[in-house]
Amino acid sequence: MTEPSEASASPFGCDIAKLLTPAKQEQLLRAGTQFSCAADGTIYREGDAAGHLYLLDRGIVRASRLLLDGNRQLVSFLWSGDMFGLSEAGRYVNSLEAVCDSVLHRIPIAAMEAMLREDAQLALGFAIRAAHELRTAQGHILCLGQLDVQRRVARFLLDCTEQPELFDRASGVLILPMKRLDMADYLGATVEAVARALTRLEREGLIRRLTRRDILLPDPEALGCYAGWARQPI
Amino acid sequence: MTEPSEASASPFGCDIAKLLTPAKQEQLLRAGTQFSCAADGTIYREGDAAGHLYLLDRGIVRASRLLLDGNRQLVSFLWSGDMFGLSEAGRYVNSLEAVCDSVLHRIPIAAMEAMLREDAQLALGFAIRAAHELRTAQGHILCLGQLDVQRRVARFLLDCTEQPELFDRASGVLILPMKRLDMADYLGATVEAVARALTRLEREGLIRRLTRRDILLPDPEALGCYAGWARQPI
DNA sequence: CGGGGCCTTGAGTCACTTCAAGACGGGTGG
DNA sequence: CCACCCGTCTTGAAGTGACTCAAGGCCCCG
Repeated sequence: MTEPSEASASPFGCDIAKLLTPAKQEQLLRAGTQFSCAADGTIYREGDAAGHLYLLDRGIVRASRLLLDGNRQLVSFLWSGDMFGLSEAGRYVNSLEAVCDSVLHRIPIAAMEAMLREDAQLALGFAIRAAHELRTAQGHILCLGQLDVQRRVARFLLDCTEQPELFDRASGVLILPMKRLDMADYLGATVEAVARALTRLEREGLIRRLTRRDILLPDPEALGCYAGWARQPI
Repeated sequence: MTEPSEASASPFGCDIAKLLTPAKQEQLLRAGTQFSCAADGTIYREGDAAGHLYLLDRGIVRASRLLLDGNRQLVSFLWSGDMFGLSEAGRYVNSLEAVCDSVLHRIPIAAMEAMLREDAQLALGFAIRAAHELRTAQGHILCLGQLDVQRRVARFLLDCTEQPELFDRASGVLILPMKRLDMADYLGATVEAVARALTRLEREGLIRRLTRRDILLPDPEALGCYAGWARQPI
């Protein structure tokens, strides 16, 4: 995590997610209203008329698309500081639900537009944020397209370690805030396959389940190596 | 394809890919230099120092990432008018190669930055483009996570029909410009699985292979219904 | 014509899914 | 405080779709 101040100097090349300056964040927050959402509460549904952009102040949110037969794909998890409200032709493209009790800000799209149109800095921040989301989505594509379920789970655990509120680097303990079904739908697998993957990872000594939600990663390095993932290519 | 003029009024909600105004496009082109790339030629590699942004004037380009074991995932195809050059910490995150002979523009990132910093309209256009890419990537995620190979191939054919230079709506003939291996790596499958999927789609009357690359879609509607985001036929 | 990619097909194997049952664990009410 | 209960998670067994390996066919190009 580097300083946002000059990170934004490099469009489509920032290291970080949260890069609007504090002043811009302040400006956004003033333009909107705060509200909270209980676990499993719906923020909006795929197909609803899009009226707001959202900032997640605290909590975790899942973005999903439903299939005709009721199958669901989670396209992303959103963490504190993330922004969402992606729409097309005036309708939201994903359904958004809280994974746990969460606090959010909602900004009317019209107000947002006005600010973006006259503020290059803000608009650039948006572009960089979107580019960051895009990189994440591409990582997800790589995961779904090339890895077996056991490796997908390994990668997912590592992704979760990026969230400071979930992972204690000192102890190596990761708290999984979501149900197995959410993990499964995110990873394009079944809950059974996820459970079996965790069992095998544990048998191979790469993780240890303290409780169902608390997982010890004795050696994240080894786990990353197992997942066959080079964050920085050679 | 609607007019770009007011489509950009709706950030994160545009219908279209190509939305910088002609004036902006002109400005970008003047800032860069044109070059061409032969089929299967490399434009840049994952991990290279990122120095330029690219505009694809004519042709088709594939963006891919490699795993440690040498497996490849195509994260997207880029068509005429698309922009690319996604980087992180000063390094490109994907490898870009031409699928067929292509003509491109290359703009130094420094020049691009300068323009973005002082031009809200341009920066907003960037944000919207990135949001469009993001929606596409999420569709890809849905495809990889939930559909069997036969349906993935069906969806892919339909995606290709969006490109006017590939699909003749009147005759229903689609020209596939890429090899089976590219399709397979894009769809997270093997060439064999793709070949079998095409064979089954043909047996079911949803497509007809005129040659290996030219495919007749007698009823795109029916194909869409088949691929419609459902794992099991309804 | 002949060679070499590229594509398709076949047979066997394996990973994941499906279906079914049991184990855990947090929350509630007695 | 305990017992129960229900949602969640894990495990087992059987079925299946996709992968691997191997061979053959197509077609462009020399």
